[in-house]
Amino acid sequence: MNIREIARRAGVSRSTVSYALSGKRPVSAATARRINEVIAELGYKPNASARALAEGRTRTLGLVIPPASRRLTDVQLGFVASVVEAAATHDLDVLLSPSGGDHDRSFERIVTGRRVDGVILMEILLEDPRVERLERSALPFVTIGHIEHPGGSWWVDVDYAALVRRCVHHLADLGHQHVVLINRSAELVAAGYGPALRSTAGFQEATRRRGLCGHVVCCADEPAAGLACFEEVRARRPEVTAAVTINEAALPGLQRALHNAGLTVPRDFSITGVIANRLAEDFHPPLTAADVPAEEMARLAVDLLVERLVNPEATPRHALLEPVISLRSSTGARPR
Amino acid sequence: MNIREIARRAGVSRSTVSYALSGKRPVSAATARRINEVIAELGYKPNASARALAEGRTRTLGLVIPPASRRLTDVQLGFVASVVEAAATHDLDVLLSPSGGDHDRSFERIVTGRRVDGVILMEILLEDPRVERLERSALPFVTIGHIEHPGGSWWVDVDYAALVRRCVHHLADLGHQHVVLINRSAELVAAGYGPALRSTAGFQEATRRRGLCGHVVCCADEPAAGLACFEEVRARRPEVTAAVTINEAALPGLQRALHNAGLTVPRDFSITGVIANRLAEDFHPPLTAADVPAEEMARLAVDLLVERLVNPEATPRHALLEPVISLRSSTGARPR
DNA sequence: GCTCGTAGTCGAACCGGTTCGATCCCTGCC
DNA sequence: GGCAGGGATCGAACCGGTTCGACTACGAGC
Repeated sequence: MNIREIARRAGVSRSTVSYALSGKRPVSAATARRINEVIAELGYKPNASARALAEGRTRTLGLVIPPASRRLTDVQLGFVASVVEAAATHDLDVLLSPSGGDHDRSFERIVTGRRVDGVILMEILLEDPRVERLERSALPFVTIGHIEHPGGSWWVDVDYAALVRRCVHHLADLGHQHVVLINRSAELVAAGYGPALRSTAGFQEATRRRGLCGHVVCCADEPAAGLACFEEVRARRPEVTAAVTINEAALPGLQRALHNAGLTVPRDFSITGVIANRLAEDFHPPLTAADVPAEEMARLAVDLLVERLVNPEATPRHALLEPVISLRSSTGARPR
Repeated sequence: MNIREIARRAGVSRSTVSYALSGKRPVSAATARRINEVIAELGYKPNASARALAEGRTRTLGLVIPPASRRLTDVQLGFVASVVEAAATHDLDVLLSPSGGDHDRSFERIVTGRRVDGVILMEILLEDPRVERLERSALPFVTIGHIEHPGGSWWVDVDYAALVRRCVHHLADLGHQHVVLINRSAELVAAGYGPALRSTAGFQEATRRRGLCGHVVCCADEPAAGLACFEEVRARRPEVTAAVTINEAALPGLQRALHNAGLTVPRDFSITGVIANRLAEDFHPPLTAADVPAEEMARLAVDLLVERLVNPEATPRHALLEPVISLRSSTGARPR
């Protein structure tokens, strides 16, 4: 059931069938009808590999994800699902590739084997070897997150520095003087993970500006770490009255730690940060926080990539999202 | 940089290069060395589309996921990551396809367009049109979860009925007489979602057998629903002293509801069920529960599929996992 | 009535691999 | 010394599409 068979049954040449399908050259109405009948009858679909070979494009995007061993967070997985959905609206398929660890074979296969027309890279570091690898290849790509000096590259990101600054100002306005930033894990910071570093920078700048006493702690991406981390902060800096966090995975632990310490939010302690809406609303009480708009970022990334595919000469573009902070009920005036 | 270029530079024919790469026919040591030098120098990788066309296989698996709009749960997303990892160990790539909703184009494209060698289907229903569709096509596939009458098909699943039965027996042994099953959402039950239905069956059988008074409630897959659901159960059946649940997403809400009601677990109320280890351990106190071994299931599914690809005549196989219940500290004797 | 343009179609080349059959040469054996 | 057998290599066909150039037929324009 290939194009030759369709052509034979419709009594035309293969090229005519091809043109009837693509519309790239006119075909008489009668011929087109006959061809379509045969196609419908046999349930024919062009072979994707053959078409990719001939056209020089695969109609497929690559999505490079962190390895599952480094457990994916909710938000990261949200990206995956949203990228797939966004790609589907352009009739593009998505090929997944874990990278890092010992999965570089998969990454290489996708990049060098011309299996995809373009790549979306998530969870990138300030200096990322995969970005350099992609730049050397001719493959168009868009990153979710941006490298340190993203001159002439395509990316979308959330402005973590600005959002954390804003959280600090919010706390300062409420009278808090001793605040803590509960960051992502120390390994991520050491590896040069952008959001972690930029959050720190934004936090330090804002606390300095407002004359606050700010303290930064790293916290592994899991509830137990959140609990331990908070307890340590309380023990060593009992004067702290508010926390800013970008560590979603640690939230359940923070919740428990607050409860164990007998602290009522926001009466005794305020908490805010950059947290996906769903999680912020699940907190008790709901968190005043800036959303991580994973769905929008994924859609934007796909749109940028498609634009780059359609027009290879387009000048690099990017989007730095700065979602608003939703005022819920986890922040209040400094307790006295 | 195609095989012709490699052949030219190495001074041999294209077929010789191909044989040197695949090893399907002997090549002299000297020739092989020359070819490998050229390949290394140019960083050549065979074009995946061309190879797929010639070989008649794509070295790619399709993974059909539920649409993102129906928000993916933690466990589901764990499957995705684990399937990708397992496939990578076989040097296979994974093509993602959302299905259901208006994404059937993507599903069709993958099935009919010969884009993949085999398919893994997750979140299947007792009667699933996608299973029938795949059976009509010649494409090998394995399902995670099984249909009502899986005669001669390939699948892996967790034996929800047996696990829920075991949970009920455990509670009965502890003296509980009024227990409730907190199931997945009513829509899933209505759609014929296997785990939800089989859990109900197992629950009813075990409660009858042990002479318990059992009650089943549906609960949407989100924390807020868990809270509301528990409060309703307490209001209408205050005699209930223990719950079995397979609804992971509702757990945070259950936790809050227990807290609000002033109930201490397990002194005042026992809770158990089928819950991924990570979530069970995050609960307070840690849940006595059976794990959903997503990673193992994903690996098994990929292994089965690979076996089916290698040997198309193999007789259908399946795996019904029955993980042990880990005794943690959320169940205790019936309060008096 | 002749030329020109264009709609409609076809055949052939091409994309970049794999694989089959044939050829050539060398070695070993009777 | 002749022949069988096998290692090494090559050319050609093939996988299933797309696309280019050319050809035909027909209608419009002068």
